[in-house]
Amino acid sequence: MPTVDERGGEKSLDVVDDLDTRKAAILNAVVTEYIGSAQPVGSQHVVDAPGVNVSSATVRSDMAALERDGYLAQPHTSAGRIPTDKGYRFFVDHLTGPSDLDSGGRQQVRQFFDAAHGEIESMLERTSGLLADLTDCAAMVVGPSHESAVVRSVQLVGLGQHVALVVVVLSDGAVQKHSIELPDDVDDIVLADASAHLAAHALGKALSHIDGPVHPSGDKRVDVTLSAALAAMGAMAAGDGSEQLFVGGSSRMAAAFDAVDTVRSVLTILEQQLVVVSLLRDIIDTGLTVAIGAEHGVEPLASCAIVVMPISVDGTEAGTIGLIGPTRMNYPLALSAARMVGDQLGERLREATPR
Amino acid sequence: MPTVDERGGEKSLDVVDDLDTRKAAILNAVVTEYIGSAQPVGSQHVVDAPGVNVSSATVRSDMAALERDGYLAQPHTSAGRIPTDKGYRFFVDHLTGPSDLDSGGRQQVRQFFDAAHGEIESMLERTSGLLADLTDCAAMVVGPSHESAVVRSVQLVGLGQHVALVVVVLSDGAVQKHSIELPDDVDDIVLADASAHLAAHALGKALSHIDGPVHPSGDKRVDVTLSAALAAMGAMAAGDGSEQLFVGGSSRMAAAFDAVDTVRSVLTILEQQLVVVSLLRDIIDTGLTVAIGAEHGVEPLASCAIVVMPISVDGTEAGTIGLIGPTRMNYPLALSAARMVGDQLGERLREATPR
DNA sequence: TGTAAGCACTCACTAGAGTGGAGTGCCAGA
DNA sequence: TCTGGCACTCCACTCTAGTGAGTGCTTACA
Repeated sequence: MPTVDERGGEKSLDVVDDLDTRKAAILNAVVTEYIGSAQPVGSQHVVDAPGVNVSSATVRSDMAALERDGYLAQPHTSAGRIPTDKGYRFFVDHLTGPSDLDSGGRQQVRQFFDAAHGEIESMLERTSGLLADLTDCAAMVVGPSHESAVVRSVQLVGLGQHVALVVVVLSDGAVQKHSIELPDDVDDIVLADASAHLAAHALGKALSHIDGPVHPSGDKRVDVTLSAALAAMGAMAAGDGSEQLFVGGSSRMAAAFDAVDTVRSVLTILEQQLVVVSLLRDIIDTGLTVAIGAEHGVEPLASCAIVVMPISVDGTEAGTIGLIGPTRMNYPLALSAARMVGDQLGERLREATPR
Repeated sequence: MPTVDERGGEKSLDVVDDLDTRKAAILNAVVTEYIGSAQPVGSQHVVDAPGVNVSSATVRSDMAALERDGYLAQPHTSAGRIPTDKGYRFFVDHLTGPSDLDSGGRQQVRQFFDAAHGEIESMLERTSGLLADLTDCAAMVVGPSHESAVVRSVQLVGLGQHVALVVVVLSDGAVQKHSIELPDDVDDIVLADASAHLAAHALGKALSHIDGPVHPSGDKRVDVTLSAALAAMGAMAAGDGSEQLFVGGSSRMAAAFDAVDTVRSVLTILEQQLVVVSLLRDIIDTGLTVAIGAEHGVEPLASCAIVVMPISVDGTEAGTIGLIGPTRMNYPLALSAARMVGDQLGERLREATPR
């Protein structure tokens, strides 16, 4: 029923691949209807769909053919048809042209980004909520990686007798910190001295390229402090080199699947930052925008579809948007929402990123 | 069945309030059994429980009395009994003495904190996962508030032509940042100058106490920068003054309730940081350790119980642990896990906090 | 007075039979 | 190649016992 689908469908009915025009139209109708109702779709429900100007008997025979070819499946004899993963794949690849969000959604996105303020992290966090609202999926937002950022400032801040904090500001505005332990005899003057040496050594370099030994300063206490600080920066490069992940709307998974087990395993996955980030990475690397069912290879998510959308800033990738939902999710909506939010977010990041 | 419960039960059977010893024993048995099975408990299942040395007929008459008094309820005639919120309340207040985690759990906690490393934030995050593992509940960990921390370092770091970052290090090791816009004519020298003025003005003060005007520096560009930075620090005090929240194991809510709606609304609540933090705050302020059912006043959580445990460092409150699950959660386990993890976490925070 | 034993009763749960309807596949004819 | 008709399938629903776990009540006893 959403106009988006029909437009997408009609528009691209002439773009067929393996299927003749009418079969494609029937598949389109079945997928669209099933996405809305979650009920098997019978031949009668399809006859009125655009592009299908034949009787239900003819639709039936086409459906039987579509089932033979693996696009549709039947839960049992005398039930309607349900799209298979292959069916969704064809739908996504050939039947949903690039479409825009409906005007309500567009306005919501615009309002959001007009009102957006504050630091990047909190904006990304709230963006995940926005995406979840728009699509009724769980949304993932991966922040920009700091790989290409260089150190703009390093500072050692004494916190107590034996503890100091290494505070690094990167050129992209990210701040990283790491505490280090200090021997007894290190005072503020030594810290300042070490800070200066550290700055001279690290400024302008990427975190991961700060390796080499520093010139001995002549003061052993400074050298000890320096090496601790360098180790801390190594830890930053290794540990927090991984991107930040923000997950929003995971509550929507509760109603998305009928099996409680599925809900649980999806939520469990969403709790694992590393898994999610590398999952999105993998999907992008295989060149996909949508991973349906088993395509992403993560077994517990076999009944899920995942939409990914890289965020690009001036042509370079600066994060990722992900949406996860049941395979019968509203692909046109999800794709258009991800695209629009991704564009806006990229815009915002470009503005916020110095250079 | 868990030994914890029985110990707790037996131990405190003599501590009765409103109920005679046997009724308390029966209530204890019903709650314990129901927590394990989630099935209504019949009189026959209770006769073998410790402290109940009477026939099922007698148990029945006691159960009827317990129902009259509001401790038990019957889903329907000819079904067993289920504890009411009041029943759980009595169980928690009188029937579960302070108990320890079982040895497996103790070891898990010890191993966790032995291996714990890294910055406080990531430790709190992982602690929420540990708690969820131990208790099979969703776990919330609220980090220390920065209210009493004072500014240990302020620095202005230029990021681009018109953008600078105000980086504040607090005495408790927290780092806060906020970006500010700068007029055209501000260069690194002006920034350094403003940095120095800012430091002189703010060092040693709490973020929320940095209000007054700064002495004019004589350079208008410095003054403009300064006032922008001060505004940013005001924003930090206001915005991030709220504590950090880490939620772990929310996937466990999926299987905790039979109604999908309940699952969804609980997850929705858990996504709202502000709500969760103030909920835990409220419960602590009313002097409770466990809030059962409607006691916390949040309607969507009416079928939940919440365990809270303040984390104290040297006598002052430095965060909160929270556990949320169905009202039929394993209270002795949850309480002992929260207590032990809270103690260990307090210990760790004390070590990590300078002074 | 408190406890135990017996007994009738209640009611969710299950299985099986019957029914309606949505859906199919197939076939003959246009 | 498409259509209308027809027989068939099988889920979903309803209805009907039958079962069993559980109750409350009443009576008997220490």
